[in-house]
Amino acid sequence: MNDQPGRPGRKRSEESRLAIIAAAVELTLEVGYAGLTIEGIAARSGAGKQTIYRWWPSKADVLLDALVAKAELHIPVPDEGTYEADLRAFLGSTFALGSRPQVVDLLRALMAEAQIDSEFGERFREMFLRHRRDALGTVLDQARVRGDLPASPPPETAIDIVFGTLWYRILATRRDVDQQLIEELIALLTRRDR
Amino acid sequence: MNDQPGRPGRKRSEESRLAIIAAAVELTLEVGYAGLTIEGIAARSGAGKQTIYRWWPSKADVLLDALVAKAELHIPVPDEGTYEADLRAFLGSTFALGSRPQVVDLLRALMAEAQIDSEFGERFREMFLRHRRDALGTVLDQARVRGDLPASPPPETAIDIVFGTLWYRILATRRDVDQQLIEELIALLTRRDR
Amino acid sequence: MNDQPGRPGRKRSEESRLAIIAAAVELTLEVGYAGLTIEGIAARSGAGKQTIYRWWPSKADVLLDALVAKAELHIPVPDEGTYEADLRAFLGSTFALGSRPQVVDLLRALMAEAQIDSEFGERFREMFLRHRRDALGTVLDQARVRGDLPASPPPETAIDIVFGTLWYRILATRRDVDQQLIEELIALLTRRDR
Amino acid sequence: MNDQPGRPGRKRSEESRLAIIAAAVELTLEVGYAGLTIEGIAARSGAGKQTIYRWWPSKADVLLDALVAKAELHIPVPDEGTYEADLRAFLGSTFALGSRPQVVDLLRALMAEAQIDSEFGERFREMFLRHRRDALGTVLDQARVRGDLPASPPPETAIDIVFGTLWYRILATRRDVDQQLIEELIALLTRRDR
DNA sequence: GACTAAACGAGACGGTACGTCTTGTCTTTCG
DNA sequence: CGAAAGACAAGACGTACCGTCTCGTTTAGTC
Repeated sequence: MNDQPGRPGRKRSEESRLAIIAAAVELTLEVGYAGLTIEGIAARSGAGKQTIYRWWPSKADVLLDALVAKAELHIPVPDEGTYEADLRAFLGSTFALGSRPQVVDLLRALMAEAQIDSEFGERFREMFLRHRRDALGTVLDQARVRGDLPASPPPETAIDIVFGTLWYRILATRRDVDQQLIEELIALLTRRDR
Repeated sequence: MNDQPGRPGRKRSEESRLAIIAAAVELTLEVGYAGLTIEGIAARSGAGKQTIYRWWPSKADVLLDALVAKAELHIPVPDEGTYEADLRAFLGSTFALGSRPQVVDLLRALMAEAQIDSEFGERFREMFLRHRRDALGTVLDQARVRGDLPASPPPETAIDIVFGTLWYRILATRRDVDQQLIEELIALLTRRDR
Repeated sequence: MNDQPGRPGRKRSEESRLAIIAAAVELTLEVGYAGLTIEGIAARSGAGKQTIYRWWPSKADVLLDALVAKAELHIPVPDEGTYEADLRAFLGSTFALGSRPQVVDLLRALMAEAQIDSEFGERFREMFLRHRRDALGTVLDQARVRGDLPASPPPETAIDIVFGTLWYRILATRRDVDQQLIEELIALLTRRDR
Repeated sequence: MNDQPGRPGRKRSEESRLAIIAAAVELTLEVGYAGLTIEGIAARSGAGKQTIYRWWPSKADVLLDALVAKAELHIPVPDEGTYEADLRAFLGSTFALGSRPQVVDLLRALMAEAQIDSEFGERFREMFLRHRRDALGTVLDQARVRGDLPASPPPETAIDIVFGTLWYRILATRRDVDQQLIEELIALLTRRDR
């Protein structure tokens, strides 16, 4: 591969890369993930199939690149002073992301593909899910340092509960994540035992 | 279709039906859901492809039938006297089901397919997920009647949290559901505010 | 099979037999021989597939029955007094038959099937072609007895030439047999060497 | 399609083309035309089905290509000085071709298919039958120019008679074309009226 | 009038091939 | 030498029919 400079031969075409990612996203919206094909992406983007195969192992990876590009911008780790405020800020930005239907469609498709293709699953967890977990982990850490964090549940479980509930809404109930759910989660997690 | 009596024509073959379901499950374990094909199921089961297409709209529906047959047996709605005991009993049997790797593999594949094929998604929700939600809903209802149920979170949200967390473990972290997670969920949901 | 009397059981249904033959002919005209199927005949005629398979070995045999029923009526062996007149009468009635497009379509289909399915070919030759050859053979015999017949070509060859030319028009040139061709054949065959 | 140069993309594989034609001919001899399938040709030749569908509209067209390749070599237009000698030479080479059983089997199958599939029929007439008719037409023309040609029958009819008789032998009587038949045809056509 | 036998319409069955689609690879030509 | 173009082998798709096999029903003799 020839995307870094100083090597002989033609450089990777940034134009093609962007056209391929854009075509993949457009087609997913138009015909659904099931109807998305490498051939379709090539035709729409004006690229040759080989160019896609050269740089991505599967159509899901193209979409993952698209998602990562979009998502990168939207996970600031908040530091508002209290656990509750941080949590509200974090979930708020997650909610904002998750209320864009195109993004939700991508998420659902990629999570599905991750179940079916375990090598892609590895990449999806590493390149997308882990960043999210880490961000929430940092929020919890800040709270622990401040002494703001309830003793139970332990951080790992809290993370599972938060993301689990959000993902379950998307995957299983087809209801969107709403503000009320977020408040209930905050209430649950900031509550202290009697 | 000719499975009920009193109509002319040959009856549906129960033998084929069972052979097809069994073959589909076996193949899923052997080659994975991605490698599962209708042709493979037909070959393994000794059925013709048309026999499969006559009774099931997709390979996922065959597996759904297999899952429903397996799962039906394992959702008793417990009535142990207290919310906490009921919850523990319910999650315990869910845990037992979910610790069989073959079942978990089926669940992951079907949840994935439900994302990709929305008509199948409808059927999956209706024939599998809803039964589970209803069972837990009954548990919560019993607790409410007894006055055992905390004010927060509301039942619908509690259900989302429980199943969300369990599914998230399966889908996103690839760690099995364990006894500790169940206890932490019970603690979280039975806890009362100060 | 139970078409002769004196045996127990239901008799062959003449109604079905006729409906099947009629349906087969209609469908051949509508969708062509290539588009003709046993299932289609069954559906159109209101018969079950088994009823067709019980009495005919193939769809071509159904059409052969239809053809034999039609054709039987039209091969009188003429006896007009002279070879030339007999030949003209014989070819005239053959021409009349061959100018009905539905009949020609059947002939083409059955001759084709006879090439592809050699067992049907045997039956086609025996039940259709032979009758025609025999009729012309009788005409030639009458002429020989009268001393009317040219020495050359020998009768078998004359028969091949007559039917060959007629069939070739139908099969290879797609031009209909016309009166002019018939006259030229008569001229050729009744001519005597110098 | 990319068989002519100067265009991007991989060129048509001559190797595949020949393997497909060879496989089709072999299989026709082994299992008969009725048993010949595109899938069988693909399997035997090592080609993909798509490669066959890309270049030929039907299995009959593959065989037609095979026949044209074989037949091309064997229709010299003779010029022996007399009509009778030319005719004998022409029919002799036709006879030589027609006495190879593999060739006759191909001819029967293709003539049959031409009846059933009219678009193929068009191609068969254009690419095979017409060349033969033209060759004989040239022989007749030479004779006419020389003043060698009997007044009757007219050339078109003579052609129908010759090919009709030959084809009829192949299609309807299953007897091979033999030298005697050829002599009788020559006698008939070179004879002059009293 | 019950009993047996066979044909009937209906329709599911195991198969086979169809023609199409997509995959991932392999040339070929151009820039 | 990367990229677009497009042919290639492979193989699954979902459909259409094949010829066979139950089904329950109808129509004949036969007892």
